[in-house]
Amino acid sequence: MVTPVVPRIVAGRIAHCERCGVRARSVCASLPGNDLERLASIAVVRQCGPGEVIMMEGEPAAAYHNITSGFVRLHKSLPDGRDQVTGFARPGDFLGLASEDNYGVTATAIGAVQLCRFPRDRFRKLMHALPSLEDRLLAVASHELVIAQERMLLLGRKTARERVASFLLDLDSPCGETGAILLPMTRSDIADYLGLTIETVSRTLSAFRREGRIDLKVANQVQLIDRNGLRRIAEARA
Amino acid sequence: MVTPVVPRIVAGRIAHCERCGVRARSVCASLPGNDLERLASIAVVRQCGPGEVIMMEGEPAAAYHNITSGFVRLHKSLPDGRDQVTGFARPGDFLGLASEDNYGVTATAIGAVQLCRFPRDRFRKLMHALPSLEDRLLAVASHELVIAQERMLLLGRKTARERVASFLLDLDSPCGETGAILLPMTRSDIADYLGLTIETVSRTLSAFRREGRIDLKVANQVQLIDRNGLRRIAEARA
DNA sequence: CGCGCGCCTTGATCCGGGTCAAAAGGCTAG
DNA sequence: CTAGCCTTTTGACCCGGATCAAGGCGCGCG
Repeated sequence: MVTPVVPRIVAGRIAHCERCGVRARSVCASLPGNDLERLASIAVVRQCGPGEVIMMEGEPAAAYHNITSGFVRLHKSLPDGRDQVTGFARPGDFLGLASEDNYGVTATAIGAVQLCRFPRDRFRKLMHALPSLEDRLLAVASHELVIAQERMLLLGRKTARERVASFLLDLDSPCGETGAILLPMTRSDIADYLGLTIETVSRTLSAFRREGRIDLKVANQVQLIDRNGLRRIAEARA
Repeated sequence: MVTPVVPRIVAGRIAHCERCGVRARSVCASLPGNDLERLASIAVVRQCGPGEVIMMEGEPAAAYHNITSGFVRLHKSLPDGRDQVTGFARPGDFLGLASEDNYGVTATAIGAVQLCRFPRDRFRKLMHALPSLEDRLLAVASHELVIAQERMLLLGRKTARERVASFLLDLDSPCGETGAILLPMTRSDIADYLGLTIETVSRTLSAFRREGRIDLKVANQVQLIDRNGLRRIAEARA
C-alpha cells in the first residue's frame, strides 16, 4: 500500500493542503516553499481503502503522515471491544504527534484516504534541520493539547445533550459551507467519539430536531437552525 | 507574588528538577548545563499559597512555568460549577504547553508551591535559540498527548471501578517509595479527575479495601496489595 | 422490481453512578 | 479535653443513559 513516487508529485500533494486555508492542525500550512520541497523529498504517497488501519496503537512509531484526502478516525480500544474515538482527522491534518516510541492511538481510514508518509528517522532529521517545521509541529501539538483538554471536560462532565450540541458546533465552525454539515462518520463513530451509545446519539439528534434546533434531511447531513440555543446547551448556560 | 532573583539561585532551582530523575514531563531534565543556565537567566521565582491560581483558563498566556516544589491541579470548569481536572503536576513538570494565545486550563496550587516563571516572549526567543530546548518541549508535548488520549478512553468508556483502579496504578508507577502511596489531593480532586463524584470514589476505594486489594491507613495514604487484580480491573480484562 | 443487508430510529426496561442525607473521623483553637 | 468545622464514609433513593428488542429506511444487487 506504500508507493514511492517522485518528489515533485508529492510536493504538489502537500502544497494542496494549503488550499483549504491555514488550518490549526496542519503542519504544512504556512511553511516556506523550500521547506515544503524538502519535506516532499522524503515523502511517499500511501493509499488506504475504507476501514484500513493506517497506524496501530502500541506498534513502533515508524512514520508520520499527512492526510491529502479523505477522513481518518483516531481511536483507542479496551480488550472487551469498548472503543473511544479520540479524534477525527481531515485533509491537511498531521498524524503521529501523539506517539512516543510507539503509536498512542490507532488511525483507521473512513472511506478512501490518501496520505503522505514520512519515515520517522528521516522526518526527525529534517525537523532538526528546518526550524520552521519544528516550530509548526510544536504549535500543532499545543493546539491538540488544548483540544484534548476540552474533550476531557466533555467526556468527564457533560450530559448527552451537551455533548451532542458541542459536537455539532465543533463541526460547524471549521469549514462552513452550504449551511448543512456533512457527517462523514457513522453514528457509531460519533457515539464512540462522545462516549455515548448510538441509540443515545440518535435519540438526542431527534430531540434537537423536534425542538426545532436542527434539521436532519438525511442521516449524515445536518442543518443547524438554532445555533444560539445549541451554544447555550453545549456550554451548560441553561 | 513574582519575585525577581539573581540567575544563579534560579539555576539551582531548575537544576534541582533533575534530581528527581529524568521525568517524561520535565523539560529541564536532560538539558545541557549551559542551556539550563540560559533558561535560568530569564526566570523569576514565584511562590504560591494553597488554592492560589497560577494561571487562569482563557487569560492571555503570558508565561510558562516550571514547578520547583509542591503539587498543582490543572482543570477546566463549566459555568454551573462542574469541574474537570485534566491533570496533576509535580515538581519538575512544565506548565503552559497546552496553550495557544490564551491558557487552555486553569492551574491551582495544592498546598504551597514554588515555581520558575518564564515570560512568554523571552522563553520563545530562547527556545528558537536552543534546539535542545525546543526538542525537549516537543517531546513533552507528545508525551502529554499520549497521556491525554489515555484519559479520554478512561473518561469516555471506563466504569467507576476501572477508573479508580487505573488512578491508583498511575500513581504507583512514577515514583515508588515506601510502598504506600501518598495522595496530595482531596477526594474532590480525585473525583473531578476521574469524572466521578466524591461519594463514588470513596465507595469504590472502600470496596477495594473490602476485597483485600488495597489498604487505607489514613484517607490520603493508600497501600496497594493486589496490584495484579487492580491491573486486571483497570484494563477491563475481567 | 423486489429482496436482503446495513445503518438508523424508536420503544421498553434496567442499572451504575448521581443525589440527598446523615454519621464518623480528624484537626485546630481555645 | 472539648467544641466546631471540614473531609470522608456510609446509606437510601432516583434518574440519565445503557441495554435489549423491534421496526423503518436507503441502497446495491440479482
